[in-house]
Parts: sequence; structure tokens; C-alpha cells
Amino acid sequence: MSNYFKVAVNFPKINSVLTYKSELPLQKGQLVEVPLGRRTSHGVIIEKVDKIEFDESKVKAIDTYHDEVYHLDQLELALYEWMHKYYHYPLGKLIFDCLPKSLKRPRKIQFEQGQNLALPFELSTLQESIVSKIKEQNFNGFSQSYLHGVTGSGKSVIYLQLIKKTLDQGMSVQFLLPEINLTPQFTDFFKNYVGCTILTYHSGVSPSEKYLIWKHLKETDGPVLVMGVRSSIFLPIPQLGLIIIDEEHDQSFKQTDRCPYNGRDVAIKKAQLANVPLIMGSATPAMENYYKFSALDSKYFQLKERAGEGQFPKIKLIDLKENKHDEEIWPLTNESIDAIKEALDKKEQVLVFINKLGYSNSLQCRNCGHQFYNEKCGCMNNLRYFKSKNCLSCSYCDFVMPCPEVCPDCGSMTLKTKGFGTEKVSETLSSIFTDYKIGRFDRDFIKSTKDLKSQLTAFDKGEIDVLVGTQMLAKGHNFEKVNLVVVLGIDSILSYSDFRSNEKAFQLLAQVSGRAGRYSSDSKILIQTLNPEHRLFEYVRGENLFEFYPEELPLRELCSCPPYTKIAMLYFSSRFQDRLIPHITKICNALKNVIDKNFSDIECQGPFPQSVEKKANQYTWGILLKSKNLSELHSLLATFEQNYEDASSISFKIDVDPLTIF
DNA sequence: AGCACGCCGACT
DNA sequence: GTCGGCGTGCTC
Repeated sequence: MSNYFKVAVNFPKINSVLTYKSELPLQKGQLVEVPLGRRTSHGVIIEKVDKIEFDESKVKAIDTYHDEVYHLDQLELALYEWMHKYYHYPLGKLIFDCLPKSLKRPRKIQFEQGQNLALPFELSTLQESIVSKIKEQNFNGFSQSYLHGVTGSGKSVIYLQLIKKTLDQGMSVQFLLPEINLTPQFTDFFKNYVGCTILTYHSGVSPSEKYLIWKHLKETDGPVLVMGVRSSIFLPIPQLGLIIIDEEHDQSFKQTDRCPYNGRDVAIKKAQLANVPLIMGSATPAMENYYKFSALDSKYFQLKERAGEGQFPKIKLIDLKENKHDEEIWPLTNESIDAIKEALDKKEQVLVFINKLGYSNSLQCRNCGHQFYNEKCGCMNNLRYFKSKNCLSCSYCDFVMPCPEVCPDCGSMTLKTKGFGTEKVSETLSSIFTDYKIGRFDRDFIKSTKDLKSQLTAFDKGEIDVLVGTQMLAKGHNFEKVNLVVVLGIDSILSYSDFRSNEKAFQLLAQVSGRAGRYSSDSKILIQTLNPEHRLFEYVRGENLFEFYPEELPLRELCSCPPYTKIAMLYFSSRFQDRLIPHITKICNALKNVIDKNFSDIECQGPFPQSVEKKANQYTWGILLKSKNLSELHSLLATFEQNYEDASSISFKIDVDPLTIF
């Protein structure tokens, strides 16, 4: 007499839960191997069922047991099931996307142990009062608290106190943070002052280490502190007692490939399912969270002052309209150069921030005007020029070609560069400040955690005087001798037309300005812009950071955008534009029909092409769904999935809570 | 996603 | 003739 089991199988159809039979006493959450079509696949036992509602002869038998390290517990299974429903993503595929590779022969590793030192300073009155309010009011089962505090206001110290309280009760803490924040500087702070095992989990951790971390967590009861990026939310933490999400607003919490989940929102759900408190923090909260928390007195805490002697930097805007082009120093201005010179004379260090990689945005023939596109992937965007690697590369896929010596059209020898990136700026600075060392800090220059550490160490030791970098530079690092930050190329960010672009530009500028004057009372930010009257610049200064939100919220309400509505995108992709457009048009019309009849709260816009319509030889178009009512949105998406008929060579993807709608 | 079947053009 | 390109269909 065999039993029937529902098994979530690793394949990409929305109904990836299939029924199998077995004589074995299989447990919920157990990993198994099952026959699927003409092959075998991985699966997870979801539940035992007594009856099946279809032809018995079709049911196949479960093959074998699988790795016990990944045996899912009740909480893990519930979390995956919630994600499956919320993100409309196949359950089986979701689970196997989230679990690391199973290894037969992992190499040994040593886990780090906290030093349990006493704090060498006392908490401020404000910090102390926030800690005790959270402990008293929000530490009893699931609750959410928010720390809205400027850079340097001591959010970390508050986290630390709450971590210690949790560990003292024999419970573990899960600490989530953006990839780039996982620098030794940041983690060492916690390693010094807690007494338990500390596990760090990020993209630099090898499959072998990931496997062993998982195994360790499954086998231990002892309280641990896990500090990790987005994907660490899936770790099976023993005796979970607290979840913290630092830099909650950061875009890297959102996964862009596979299941487009937001690690922050999954973490909130996890805290709720595990019935533990959750703390979020940021200097520049996501609009959604400001909206949700700012009216909740007992859960929302503002820290408006820097804790140490550090003062907010002064903001100085340099109007590029008044600065004539000077080939020698372009893209910098005389004013920036003078300020950098002054700082270097004082033996201080300088950060220069640009949001672009490489040497120039594009190359163009001076003679015939020929431009270089990525013909292979088909997108009509210019290839970026990288001087030291002497190549042209596509910003949207991995296409790279060697830089041509002459124009392929007319044979002319002179190719001119247009626009600039980190490489160009560091070259210009090197030619001006010949006695100083100019360093770079971007994805192109820093490939690994090792590179990151060594570049930061070099800067700390003063081996580098000016550090030129992208976003990577803007997050989390504390530089003692930096009192000047120069910001270039911000105009291209201000001119995006997404509903979130103000928020993004604001967060970026605020973060960049948070890098200066952490330990000084005299620091400044120079921003080169064609648009110095832009209202965003008003809010970037520390004491004004809080004013951005009440100004921005009404605009969101006016355009029916989040946080006032929930949105989802439906993306359709194909190699054939002439099949894609009629198909998505038909789908969109059908959707609008259904919405008219049954979903009065939903608004449907589109179809429209993605901002880069063709990428890696695939055309992509989208449909936008907006709703004041989340459950209606989900029920429409579910209806769509059930009734959608596959069309040949067209794939589709659902993105719930997309970060961008173009 | 795999994996096989089947249909068509190209080449020993 | 048959090798292999890829379009199509199915997975308890």
C-alpha cells in the first residue's frame, strides 16, 4: 500500500507541484528525486495526500532520498509558499533557485567567534531611550520598528544593543544588509562586541562554505549572528529571535533575475511567520516605509544628529552653464580642481563620485560621424569605451569587442570620445595632480571582495589620495580623512522619468554626502550640475534629509503610484518583434476586458516596449498593472496565469513590486 | 528547464 | 541517403 505525496518539482511551469507515490515514510520538507518526463528532477515533499483527483496509472514513484542538510522545516516551507503566491513564481523552481548546490566533499572551514568586548563608549541619551523603547514595546513576538537616522547617528550601536539582548536570551539574530556594506569595517564592529559565532554570507562565499554554513545552522542550537546579503534570508537560523535590515531602501535587496523578490519584504514575512521582532534602518528610507512608519510613534524613531564630533558637510553647487569648457581639466571645473588642491595641501583625502564606468559613453568618427552599436545583441545603444582595456563594451549584455584603430566606414584615424566615466576622470586627475596617487573604485576595477578590501586598506593607509568611483563608493564606508566629496554627472540621474527617479537621486546624493566629515566639523560636497536650481539639492544636506518625504509623497499620490498603489509588471519577450507585438496587444486587450468586468480597482497600462527594447537579441514589451487593492491585484495575476496560453517563442515573466516600470 | 520527436536543408 | 539545425510539446 503506497502513499501519495505532493512534490514541488524543479521545473518552470506555474503548477510545479505534482503528485507522486512512495512506500517510504517521507516527511514534509524532505528533498527527493523524482522522475519527470524522460528524466529525473529534484523535488521537495509538500504534503501527504490520501486521494488523487486524476488517473492513478499516471502517478510515478519517488526515487530516492536526498541531502539532509537542506531538509526544509515548517518555517522555510511556509516562507517559500508565501513567496510562490506573492511573486507568482513556480514553487519548485523557487526553492531550488534559493538553495545552494549540494556538495559531496566540502572542504573544512573555521567559523568566526565574536570577541565579546565591552563597548569603549557610552550610548547617547537618545540612543539609550530608543533601545529601551524598542525592548519594552516591540520585542514581544512579531513587530516592526524603524530607525530613520542620518549617517553617523549611531544606528549600529542601537542594533548592537538589541542583538546582545537577543543573544543573551539564547536566541539568534539575522542581520541583512546590501552586498557592498559587507566590508570588514562594518562587520568587525559587531565581531568585537558580541560573544557568539558569527557567520557572514554573500556572493564571495564559495559553494563549499555555503554548504557548510547551512549544515552548521541545521545542526547547532546555539545562538548565532548571521550577517548576510539578500539570499541569506533563506538560511535556516536556529532559535531565531530578531531580524535586522540595515540600509533597508537599498536596491540590491531586489533580485532581478529568476524570481524577482525583494529580500526586505521576504524578511518582513519571515519575521511574521517566526513571530519575532524586526528592525529596519536607513538614512533615506524607501518611500513605502516612510509612508508606513512615520505616523507610528512607538515604532518609528528619528536620529537627526551625528553622534560624534562629525558635522554635516556644506553643499556647494557648481553651475556648469557658467563654466566654459576647458579641455585640460574636463570634465572637472576650476572650482573643483582648486578645492581638491586645497584638501590635498591639508593632507586630507578626496572622493570623486561619477555614476558611469569606463572612459567614455561612446566613440564616434570625427570624419564621417560613424557610431559603434552592439549589432550582435541588437540594442541600439552605443558601446562604452574602455581605454586601458582598449575595448568597446555593451552596458546591457556581456558583449565586448576590441577597439578599432580606424573608422570601419571611412578609414579615418580620428575617433573622438563622447561623455565620461571613472576611467576618464581618474586620467584627468592624474594629469593634473602628478604628485598624488589617484585610485579607482568601481565594478570594472574591483572584481572581488579581496580587491575591495585591498583598495579600502590602501585608501585608509593613505597610499591613495583621491579615490574616483561609482555608487560602490557611496555606501557604508567611513573614511576618516575625507572632508571633500566631488559629485559629477548627477544630471543624467535627475533626468530619468521613472516615478521613483527623484527618490533614487535623493538617496544617492544623500549617501554620497554622508561620506564626508564623519570626523570633522568642516567638510563640503561639490556638485557639478547644469541644473543647480533643482529642488532635490535642498534636501541632501543632513539637517534637511527629513523634509524630502512630505514633499515627495503628494506627487506619488497625484500619479497613483506606490506607496498609494501596488504595482506589478507583466513582461513578454521574444526574438521576433513581429510575433511579440501582436501577441502582447491581444493579451493586453483581453486583460483590460477582464479588468473592466471584474476588477474595478485595477488600472492597466500598455503595452509598451522596455526602455531598451532589444537586449541580447530579445525584444521585451511590458504591461503595467496598478491597484489600490493588493488582493485584487493578486487575484488578477492568478487568473491571468491560469488562463494564459503559451505562444510559440514568446516567454513571459511577472514582476510584483518592480523597482522600475520601464 | 530539459529532453525527444520530427521536419527540413546540406553535404559525403 | 543521413547529419544536425531548431521549432514544438510534454512533464504527476
